[in-house]
Amino acid sequence: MAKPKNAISPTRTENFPEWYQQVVRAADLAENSETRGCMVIKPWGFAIWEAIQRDLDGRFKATGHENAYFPLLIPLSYLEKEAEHAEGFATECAVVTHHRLEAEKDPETGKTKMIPRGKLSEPYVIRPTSETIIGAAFSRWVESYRDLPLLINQWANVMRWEMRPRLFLRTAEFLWQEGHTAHETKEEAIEETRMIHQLYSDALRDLLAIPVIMGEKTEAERFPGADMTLTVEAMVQDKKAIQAGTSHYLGQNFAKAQKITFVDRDNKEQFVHTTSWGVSTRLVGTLIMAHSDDDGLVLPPRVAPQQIVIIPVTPKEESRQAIIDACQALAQTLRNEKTYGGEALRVKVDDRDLGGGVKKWDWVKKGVPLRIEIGPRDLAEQKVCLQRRDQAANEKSFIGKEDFLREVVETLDSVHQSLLEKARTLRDENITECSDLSTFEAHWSDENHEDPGWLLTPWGGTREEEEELSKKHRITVRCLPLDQQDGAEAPCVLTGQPTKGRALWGRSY
RNA sequence: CGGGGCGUAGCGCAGCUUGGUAGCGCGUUUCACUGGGGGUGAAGAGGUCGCAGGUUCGAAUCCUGUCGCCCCGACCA
Repeated sequence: MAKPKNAISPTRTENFPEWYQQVVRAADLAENSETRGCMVIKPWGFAIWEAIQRDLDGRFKATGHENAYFPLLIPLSYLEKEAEHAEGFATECAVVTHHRLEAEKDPETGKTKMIPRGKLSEPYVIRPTSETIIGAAFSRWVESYRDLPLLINQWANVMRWEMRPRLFLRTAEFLWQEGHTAHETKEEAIEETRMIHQLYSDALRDLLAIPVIMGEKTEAERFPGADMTLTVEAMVQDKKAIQAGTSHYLGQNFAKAQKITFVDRDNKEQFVHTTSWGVSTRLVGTLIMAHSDDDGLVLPPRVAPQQIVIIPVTPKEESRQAIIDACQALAQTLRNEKTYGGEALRVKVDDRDLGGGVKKWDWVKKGVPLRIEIGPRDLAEQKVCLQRRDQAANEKSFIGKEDFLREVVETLDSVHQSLLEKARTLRDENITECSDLSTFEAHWSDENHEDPGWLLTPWGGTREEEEELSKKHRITVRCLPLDQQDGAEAPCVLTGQPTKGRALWGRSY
């Protein structure tokens, strides 16, 4: 019985959201849990997150930040301190109201039920983000300008009671890092915000092979409580936008709300300027949608839990052990002698007693960048059969083992580069410049485009005008691209007033 | 939270209209055969049909409630 052509059904063009879920399942990344909106991240998925963590953590530390940890539960009153912030998160907070359970037997059914008792005088909110509780700590920690800048990062989980959860992309609980810093001056805080913005962009490119548009959010799209929000926007294969990371300049809003003050060089009391910034497990979802194909997950080598899987092909019993030994030896050589992205190569020999085809497709679906097969003929000829995940599943090349060893790091890098290029091409082909309103409006109708991509327009409209357009066409201003704001004046797509501003519009996750 | 769809074995589904305590495909287990490939055969395991009530002699099937999932929308990392 011939198997279907693709390992994943439906395909991307048939049904993108369903395809996404099937990829997650086929690659064994995560599953829905009994807890509403929360996922169980399985080892293969968590290893990807760990790789992202390792890389980013190194970058944060290299730029002077230190890790710390703050409480999961935030006193309700803290959230009330910054009005805009409080309002922004109010609708999605999980609240802890009791601190004890009492067993109670139902007289009718005889079943034991646990009843919440011990009501708290002040409820706690499970952190949706930690500005307030970290701000409270900062207000104790900062006294003098000598204490600044204060550069803190936290790796943690947060909870936002989202209406519509989807694995990795939007779950009620998610893992992330949140940087929180305090500075003497506005300039210094903005510089920090920009530096992290660039750090995220670099990391997405070098680690995840995802090209991003760097831009600023409009007031309507800004983080609640921020004066400026910078974003890295990625385009995935259905041409929707996804905010992959953000960096906020919070001005003195939180400093004033929480009395984070210091005595400056002139012996005057001043409010600090704060920033916050984060990326989350949403990056894993972004990664899946950016690169994967109709045979399953496709992983850039830097984040692949295994970068190379070696499959022994053992058709004859008498050569079986020799082949397995050769595979193990090759794996050991790779691990000992080769590094990629500053880490030893991650190589696995799949010696499970299964049919070769089963094993091959397993690793295809899991997105392993390079598959190596070694059979009796290859062993005799000192060759390996090389298959790349960025190429079709049936494509293979036979190369000398020594050549393979010499070129393996380059080959991995070429997989990374080809994924990056492909993503960049998709993105660039789906950003269209648009300067007149009728074209703009027609663009978003379903008859014209199922996956409309993004439009770049001259923009000088107000917040109200932006929100009206957004609502009408189910789009948002993804960002004001940083490298597009200093060009020639052109008439705003809506008002016709001359403007240098440019806005990028699209549908988003 | 609004609109639509859906919860039956790990996954995908049939059965429900016309109530009589479950079936198919894939997967899985064991054995044999096979062996550059997601193969073949045989035997087997696995479900109180999301949960709680109700109607009934009898409920996967009818009624009520509830929880959850998926898609679209509003909200958002």
